[in-house]
Amino acid sequence: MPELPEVETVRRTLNDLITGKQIQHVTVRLPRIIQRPDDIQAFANMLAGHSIVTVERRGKFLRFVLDGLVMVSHLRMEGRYGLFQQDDPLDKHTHVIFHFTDGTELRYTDVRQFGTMHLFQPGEDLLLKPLNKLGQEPLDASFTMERFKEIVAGRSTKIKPLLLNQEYVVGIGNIYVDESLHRAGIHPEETAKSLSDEQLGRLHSAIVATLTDAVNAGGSSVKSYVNGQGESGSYQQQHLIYGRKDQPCSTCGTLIEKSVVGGRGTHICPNCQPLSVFVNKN
DNA sequence: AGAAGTTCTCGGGCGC
DNA sequence: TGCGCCCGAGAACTTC
Repeated sequence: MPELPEVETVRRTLNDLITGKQIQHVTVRLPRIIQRPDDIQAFANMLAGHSIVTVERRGKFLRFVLDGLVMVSHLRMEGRYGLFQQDDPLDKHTHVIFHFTDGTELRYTDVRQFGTMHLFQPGEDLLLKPLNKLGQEPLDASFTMERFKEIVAGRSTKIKPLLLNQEYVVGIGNIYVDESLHRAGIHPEETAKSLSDEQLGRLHSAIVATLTDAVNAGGSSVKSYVNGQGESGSYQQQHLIYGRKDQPCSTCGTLIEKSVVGGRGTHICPNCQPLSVFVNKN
């Protein structure tokens, strides 16, 4: 499910829903979700009595900032959060429940069980796994054209896998990488260091525009994504390339092709995104 | 049957 | 030989 626009939308809805609430106790129904501390009982005990100060985001991670603790959570493919009343029926795939003192509860549900939670003391979380190696935030003012050039400079990796690598730029996943490369007219297998300044400029603009538009639309709901209030996003209606195999390109009418690049399903308009024939052999 | 929006680990290959 | 870098495969799990 979650790339930057979806996680940002979850963050905003959750921030409105749970800020100020105090945790009475925590129920962990699937221990594998909890990565830190090792002891699941310690995880629950540490959280009891603490209140939600705010909900932030770093890349595709949510940061639940409490009074004296930080909980870092990744939704992976299908994780979702929702606020419920304590007597609401429990979903089969609800794995962690944060019971608040006001009778409501925040439930974490994850069909594929890939999601993770880490608990830290304040100030620790950004210095340790899983947040310590994360790269540039693409919607920060610091993500300039110059910064993007520095990140890409000299790399012999294909541009799509580079953009998916969270150590360089965070928040871009398989939907938005295909959308951004398409908007920029760049083939996903183009070597990063072979891209011209003009191509990098187009790609930088495309990334910012695509992510901004998607955030404004509440993210994309391809399969199961909903925000913290159970609402779907609408950006899937604006997808130009992702999920549009065999459909005509909106720019040129050429049929969109799907292949595999870096192990991920990849959508390309072969006319708008030609692969350079004259690759720099150095 | 194979793929799904994510990420981690592993082994192998390449170039310097 | 070693090291950095890059790649692909396989893993985690359930659903359709």
